Amino acid sequence: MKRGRDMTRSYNDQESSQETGPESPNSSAFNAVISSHSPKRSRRSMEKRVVNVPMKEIEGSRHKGDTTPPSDSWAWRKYGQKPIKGSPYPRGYYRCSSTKGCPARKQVERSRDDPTMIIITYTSEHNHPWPLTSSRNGPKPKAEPKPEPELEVPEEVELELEEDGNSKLMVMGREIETTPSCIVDEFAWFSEMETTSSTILESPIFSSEKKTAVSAAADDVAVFFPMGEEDESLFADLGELPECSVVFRHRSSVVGSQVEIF
DNA sequence: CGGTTTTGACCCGCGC
DNA sequence: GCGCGGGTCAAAACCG
Repeated sequence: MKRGRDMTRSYNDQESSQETGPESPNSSAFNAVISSHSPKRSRRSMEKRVVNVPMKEIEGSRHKGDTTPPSDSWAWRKYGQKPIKGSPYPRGYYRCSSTKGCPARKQVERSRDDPTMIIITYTSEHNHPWPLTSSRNGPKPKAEPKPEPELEVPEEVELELEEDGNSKLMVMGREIETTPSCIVDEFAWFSEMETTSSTILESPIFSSEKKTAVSAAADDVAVFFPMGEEDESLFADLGELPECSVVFRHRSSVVGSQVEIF
């Protein structure tokens, strides 16, 4: 007899039990699908962010299995693994162990369509800072045993952003509706990813691309969004970022990687 | 010894 | 209502 499982959940916001969003819509070198909280069964607002990372980017860091997550410099504790129907690869479930009570989770799995891609789905409360968003001064998670391998710069990124004043954006040809603050929040995470994840650090989106947009923001259309108080707190430690803005380049010169917003 | 991983069982939403 | 599949729990094993 196992499991006399009581219902006292140690993590207050579990049961988000969200669907796994659109997985790996394609197999670009770097493909991030960002999604807001699931409309359906979110007890509170839960947010999901999906990041696709090529396996080559995590090789050498830790290579123990199909669901070994790439390093993002935050501590994650694995709490489960399940075979996924239709996929030859299992999905690993990780909880943030960088801070106590951290509600963030992530799921790591290989893309069934493109086994060279790792799909990482981050989940956290909407109002809770992402574990990825406070690393600079925040508690330092356990360091990865190895430094990140050199990365090849993913081919290119095409970011199409349109703004019609009503917070409607076109991302990769897909029209999304969202509030600016939402977008700020969404990409706050991305911005932080740049500072915390060397896996993604090398991606044009997060490094040269953003730098270009921030510092030069000249050649193309840069989109600025106001930042709320909460967001500011999340960015308090992001020195080089403009305090009240998130910048995207319109139709950046790179193509191949994707950022999608749902 | 404390934190992490493994792994089978349990829970629950959803589709039929 | 039932079964399926995904998500989580928690004991035990493992590891530094």
